[in-house]
Amino acid sequence: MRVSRVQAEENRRKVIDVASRLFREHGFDGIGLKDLMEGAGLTHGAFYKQFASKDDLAAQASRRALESASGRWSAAAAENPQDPLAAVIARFLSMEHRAERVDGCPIVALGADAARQGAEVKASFEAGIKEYLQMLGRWVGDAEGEEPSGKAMAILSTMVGAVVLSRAVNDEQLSKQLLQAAAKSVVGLSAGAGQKGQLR
Amino acid sequence: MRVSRVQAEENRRKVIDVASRLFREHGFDGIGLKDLMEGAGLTHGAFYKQFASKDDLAAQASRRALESASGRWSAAAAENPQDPLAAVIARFLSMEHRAERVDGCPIVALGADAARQGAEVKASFEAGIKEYLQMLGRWVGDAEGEEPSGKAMAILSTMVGAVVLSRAVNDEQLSKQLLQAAAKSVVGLSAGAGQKGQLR
DNA sequence: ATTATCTATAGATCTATAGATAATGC
DNA sequence: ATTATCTATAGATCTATAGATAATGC
Repeated sequence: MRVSRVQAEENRRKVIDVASRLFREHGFDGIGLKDLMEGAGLTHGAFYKQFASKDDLAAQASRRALESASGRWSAAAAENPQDPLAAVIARFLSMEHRAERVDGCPIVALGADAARQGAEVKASFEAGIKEYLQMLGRWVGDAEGEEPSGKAMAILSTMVGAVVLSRAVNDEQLSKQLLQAAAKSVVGLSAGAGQKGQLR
Repeated sequence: MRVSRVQAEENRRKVIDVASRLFREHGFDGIGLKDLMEGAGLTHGAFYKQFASKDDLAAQASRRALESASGRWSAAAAENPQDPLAAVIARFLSMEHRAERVDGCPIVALGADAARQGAEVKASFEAGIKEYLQMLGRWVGDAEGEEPSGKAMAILSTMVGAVVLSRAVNDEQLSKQLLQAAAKSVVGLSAGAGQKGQLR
């Protein structure tokens, strides 16, 4: 019944991967350890040799989900080096993303849940959000390594909010309008003057 | 043990009120019928004479939460008739709202959860969101009774997204920056040219 | 007679732990 | 000898239902 150290590590990775998807689909409270472990091909008795608690797994699965999502942003950006933001927006603010909860952005799928979790889960989200903000900052002309700009923050807020809203309604027409309006607005924000001149 | 019809109606109202708050605090899956009923001063055996299922209560509590939230928007707006949007933003995009999950905006607290619920819960959210959009539309100069404008949609997305993000991180400094950046951006959107001229 | 609420419980599921097992790694 | 996984289970909690009770509403 015992497996090699490499195999154990591989099993552990599998559990985190599966959890990162099932948590996005059902919420942290919507899925139990038994189903999570079975999703990875193990029995749930093996859980506590690998993780300290369900919270611990939630924090690790969140980190994994955020990392994989920001990887997908990079990949999308690489496909359109002239306008990386447009490439990311086209995917993020789409009806396909609205329908794809399991593999979609974890901030959209679990942001409200994360607010109810402990500091470790929030730390995972914080790291991911900072990563997103840096990418966005680069694309809208922030200086390298600088503090994330308000512009990047406003853009991320708009993107996340729009997909949350689009998923919370039945009306697909309204969903589409919400996503399109957000896309237009984000393009306007990124093209427009810097934040100083933009208001007041 | 039986109570009058008026009292039963009052009890029912109390359960929905309590649920609208406890769901926001713990999520739909984070609180059980026993605690919900006890919060209203009843035993959980009384539940099924009043509601068809937990889902049924979730839909009704969502509707109640959205209604009370849009009522609070109206009240805030009435305090500053010259600039109702500014009054709402000042409250919505504040650290106080970030900290106030129980009585705060249900879209922020439960938007991600709603995406995983059935059509009835989503219908409650849809009605509330349309109500929000109409108010915002009025404040940014949409024609009365018109379809909600893209401008109103972008503003709502930014507001909801910013508070979701601010609650998902530990770093209070970052939270504050996210809320401020969103506020600036929303003011810019509402003051700026209509959406036609705003891009491309 | 009707019915809102109560007590009690069914049956499922949840997180977490205990002890057995069998293969790894020394 | 160590340990990753297994089976089994503890103890709590979950949604939902059944039947008793007692006050309302006719």
